[in-house]
Amino acid sequence: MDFSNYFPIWNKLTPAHQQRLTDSAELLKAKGGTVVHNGSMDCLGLLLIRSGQLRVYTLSSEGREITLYRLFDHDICLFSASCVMPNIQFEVIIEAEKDCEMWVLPSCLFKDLMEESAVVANYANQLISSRFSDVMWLMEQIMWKSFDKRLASFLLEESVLEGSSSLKITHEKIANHMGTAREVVTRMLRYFQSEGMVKLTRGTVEIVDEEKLEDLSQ
Amino acid sequence: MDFSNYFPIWNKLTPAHQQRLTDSAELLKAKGGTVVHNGSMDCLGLLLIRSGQLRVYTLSSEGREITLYRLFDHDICLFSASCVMPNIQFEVIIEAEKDCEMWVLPSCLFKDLMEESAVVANYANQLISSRFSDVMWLMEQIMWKSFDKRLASFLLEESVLEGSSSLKITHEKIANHMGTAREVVTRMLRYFQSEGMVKLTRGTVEIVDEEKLEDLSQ
DNA sequence: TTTCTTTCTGTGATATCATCACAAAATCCA
DNA sequence: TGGATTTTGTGATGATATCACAGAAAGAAA
Repeated sequence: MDFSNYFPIWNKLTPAHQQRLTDSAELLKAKGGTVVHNGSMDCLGLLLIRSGQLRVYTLSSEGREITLYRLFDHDICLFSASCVMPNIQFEVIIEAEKDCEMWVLPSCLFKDLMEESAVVANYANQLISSRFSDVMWLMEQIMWKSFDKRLASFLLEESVLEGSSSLKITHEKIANHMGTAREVVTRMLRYFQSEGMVKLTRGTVEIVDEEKLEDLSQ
Repeated sequence: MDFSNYFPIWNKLTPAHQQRLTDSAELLKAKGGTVVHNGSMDCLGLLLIRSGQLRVYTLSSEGREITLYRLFDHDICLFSASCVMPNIQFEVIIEAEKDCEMWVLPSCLFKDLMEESAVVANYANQLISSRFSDVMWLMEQIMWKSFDKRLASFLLEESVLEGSSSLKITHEKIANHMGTAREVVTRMLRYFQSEGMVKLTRGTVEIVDEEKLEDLSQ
């Protein structure tokens, strides 16, 4: 395994650090739908995604969900090692959205490296900042955009991700991504259908007028 | 000026770094209500608050505001130096909520120190994580708590901050803190008044039944 | 004081989104 | 084929946002 594809800073690490990383990395597989990290209960370590897709979300006390961001091939998941990051005072849940293969770097190793190496610490900084930016983006969407625009954006993004205009997803799942109730999604999708933007069948949303959705999502 | 009160890591810095910090720090004063940092336009540097209070908020394109967090005596403001933090892809506005005196450490110095010192980089990490936690807390409040509870919490927090149960604040300002419209605040405050929790006069909200507000805010 | 101006607050009407309750339709499974 | 499960549909109602406007309070000017 060659981690230079995962860490842009790989070449700036000392050979000793490179060695410790390669020695202690282990491969983890997770089936789609599995929870990989749940709040402070797990503290696996840094996850380097070799294949698959992770979803990071929060949960309300009543069980409502909202997706904070997703991670893909070669992305690095920080919050699976949140126990070694001082001052992170919130909890997230990380689930494999698709079957995943990930390299796991133990939390304590990651912690040691951060303390020993300014390069690693600055890189961790960048990672946190990126996730912070993701959440700020989401927050602004929630605060300032109406639900029809947000839903249109979601469908378009999803179709890019899946590489298809025919999305295999239930209204319930969409609601969980967006932090709202299923009925709200159902109603808005029916409206989209009545406007000729999508076609609905059980378990799928087919985008039939991408352009109109784009216009709406602005 | 002795920065050991501002940086818990001060004693771990090299004498050379300590020297550079003390040499380049400048005092900045800002009147209450002044904008200190506006998106990517300004990039003052790290701000160490000697006295006063800062408010960090975002703005929608229609001019609606929501307070992300506040900073107080001896807190450090990172986002006034966001230009040197790679991967911060959002903009915030920072205003002096009260008359402020702050030490300014130039962005480029801060950047150099982070790159040279793992201790500084890790400390920056902690600062970002704290602000990230603040925003996540806010997000969960917005998503999962009803407006009456949020308003009750706000009033109680405000009264602790001001050290008084008689708050000199307009409905408009409360709305700007909470990311909602003024009318919404007015109506809820009137309801609180009808329930005997507050007493309203122009420009002030007086808390008359703190306990009842506490109960509501849970 | 009186008048004018500005700021702040109050409120109806309507739109948007959330919640609750329930049922019908589609699919799966025995 | 019939029953169980999942998914979707929808009315009624509540909570919050938006729009439009008006009145009340305070401050400024004459």
